[in-house]
Amino acid sequence: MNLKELANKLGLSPTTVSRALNGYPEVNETTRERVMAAAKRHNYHPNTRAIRLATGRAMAVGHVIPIATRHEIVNPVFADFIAGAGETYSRNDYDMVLSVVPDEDEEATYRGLKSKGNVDGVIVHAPTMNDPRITLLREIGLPFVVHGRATGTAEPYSWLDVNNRRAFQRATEFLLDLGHTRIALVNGLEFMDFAIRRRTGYLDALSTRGIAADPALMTSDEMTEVAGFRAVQAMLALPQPPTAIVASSMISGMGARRAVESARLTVGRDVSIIIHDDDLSYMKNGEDVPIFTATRSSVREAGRLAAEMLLQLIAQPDAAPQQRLLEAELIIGQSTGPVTKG
Amino acid sequence: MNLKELANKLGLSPTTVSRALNGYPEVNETTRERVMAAAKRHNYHPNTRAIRLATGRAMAVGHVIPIATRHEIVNPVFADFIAGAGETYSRNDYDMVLSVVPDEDEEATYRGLKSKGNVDGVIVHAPTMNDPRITLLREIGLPFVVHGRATGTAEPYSWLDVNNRRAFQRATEFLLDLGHTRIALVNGLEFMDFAIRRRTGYLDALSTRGIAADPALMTSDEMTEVAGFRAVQAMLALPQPPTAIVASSMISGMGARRAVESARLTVGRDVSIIIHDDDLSYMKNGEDVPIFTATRSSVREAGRLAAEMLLQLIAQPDAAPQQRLLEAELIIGQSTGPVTKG
DNA sequence: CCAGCAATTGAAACCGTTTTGAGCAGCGCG
DNA sequence: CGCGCTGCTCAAAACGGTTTCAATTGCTGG
Repeated sequence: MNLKELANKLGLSPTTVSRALNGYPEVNETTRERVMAAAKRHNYHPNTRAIRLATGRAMAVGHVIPIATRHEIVNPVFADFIAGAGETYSRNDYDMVLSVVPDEDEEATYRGLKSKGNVDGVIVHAPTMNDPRITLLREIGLPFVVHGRATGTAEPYSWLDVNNRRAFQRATEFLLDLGHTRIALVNGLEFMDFAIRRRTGYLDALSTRGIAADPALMTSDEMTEVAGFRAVQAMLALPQPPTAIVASSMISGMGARRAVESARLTVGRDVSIIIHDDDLSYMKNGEDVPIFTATRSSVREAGRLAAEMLLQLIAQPDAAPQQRLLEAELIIGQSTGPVTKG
Repeated sequence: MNLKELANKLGLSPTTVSRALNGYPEVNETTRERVMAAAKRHNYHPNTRAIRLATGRAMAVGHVIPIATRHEIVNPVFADFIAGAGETYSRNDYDMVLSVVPDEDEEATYRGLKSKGNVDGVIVHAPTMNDPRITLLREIGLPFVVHGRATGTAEPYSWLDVNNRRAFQRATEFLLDLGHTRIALVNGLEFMDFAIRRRTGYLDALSTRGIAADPALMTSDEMTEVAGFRAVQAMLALPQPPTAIVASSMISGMGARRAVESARLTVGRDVSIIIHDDDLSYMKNGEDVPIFTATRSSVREAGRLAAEMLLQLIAQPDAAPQQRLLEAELIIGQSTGPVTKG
């Protein structure tokens, strides 16, 4: 059943039927009701492909996912972000299209998305310093919102981010307040913008208290269980091991915990651990009692909000870029405690 | 730059240009080269929306993700599957469209996808017993491939699955061979088809050796860290605690390990753990030495293969349904050892 | 020399919508 | 009585490609 057939059945022109269904004011209300009823009765749904061609809009948003050679973006955080964004799209009748491409094809993918008209805008994931995608997208004129920020980019652009610097500063201060001074940082890869900011927050907290940062207590790697384990294992073998650890994620934290326990130490007593918790739906940080003390910020909610920003931007392409900074909440769990006098 | 403009520049008709670019044999080779060169020079890319309308194909595949009220599908396994499938789609110039919808809207979403012509086919995730989606999709005539199987469905349909029964049977046998007899099963939710099959494999192995299954050693829950922790914590408090555990996933296994360690026991010595490892890219089961002994099967590879099956099905809608059963590999890691005599 | 065929190109229809530009009827008002 | 306006409807032209069908040209073989 297409528009023309429906119009014929009603003895109306396709024009009127189209207008009736799309709520245009110039159609007679009784006519509109007849049309609506007939559409429902015959189970008519306008063909999306035709709408897209006729209106010139794709009614779709793209997410480009480079396949990991240098860095694995397909991680649990990403999945939850996507889920959040997807909720927003569904509510607004937009499609979400994911492009999984080898990272050397990333630029070509963005250009293709624009010139072939597959999407009306994109979300940029995991920005790095001076991220080239921002320049590219502005150049080709494809609306975008960045999840995170890209230090070094001069021109304004739309982004939504968590205050990573502040979160890690507070986490470090929390440990300092407990009397810890040998505090380790198990960070994500430091070409990622968020990791740089976290490092800054950590360093700021230390220097405010007049504590010199010890390079031996700072690592930067993928946020995996194994990487977290290795990093902490190595640090615990130092002559002066850390008594507390700030870790980048739930998963790194689990690796850290495994390292602590395999050194026959106890988390929360011998070694305190504080993590950043993205509040992933299938990886809750405990239920009643949080496993880890954490700085928490829901990445799913971030996905919802970023998607909303993008849809607004698409609706009003000439509006000024929007920015939004979310604050993380400090959650006290079982993994931290006062420093024990050696 | 659109087709007509390009044709004008070349002094050719749109027809010929279209044919030249799409490799039709009836166009003169020198003409084709001229056209190709001009297309490249002017950076011409045909408008996807127009192609889709003209050809009647969506050149897109759908993945419908119900939002968790009863069960969280947005999990790390899902993310890796999607990544694998996405690779296949990109290579074949298909779009992947994800619909994140409240689960009561799931049926309407599938119907809409079909009647509005947004996609040419779908992948069905996480099938349950007698999964209603299979009947629905056959009824509305939308090509599909199921990732997993749906026990109870009579008519044949296309699916790709891991031999879960066999994997868990082998895992259990492996523990039995090490002398364990109190073997626990920390299973996923048992309305999920794969969980049922895993349970069957576990039970088969036990009964073959004449061991009666103990209901107190069998749990079924979400495959999260917390659930794994809880289940194992409770079982270790039993008068006759298990000496070995078969767990559903890497994440459950981590919860299990935390429970074992917080009971001041050692994994691989006091309690053996064997997991099913989906070989997730950001959650590797160790690097050189596997952390957990595991039955391993790459879910990312499964995604690639399932997507290929679906594209074939779309190309030949009248072909018979395809099935493919993948075998899991048994990986010996550090988390298992012979039973220690109490 | 001409019918017939192969090779190449083009005009026009088509895909299923939206949107533009009229047209028609009825009504109020000068 | 006629003009303009409002309210409603429709025919036709987009949108940007693909595909069908027809046309032209140059050869080949009888």
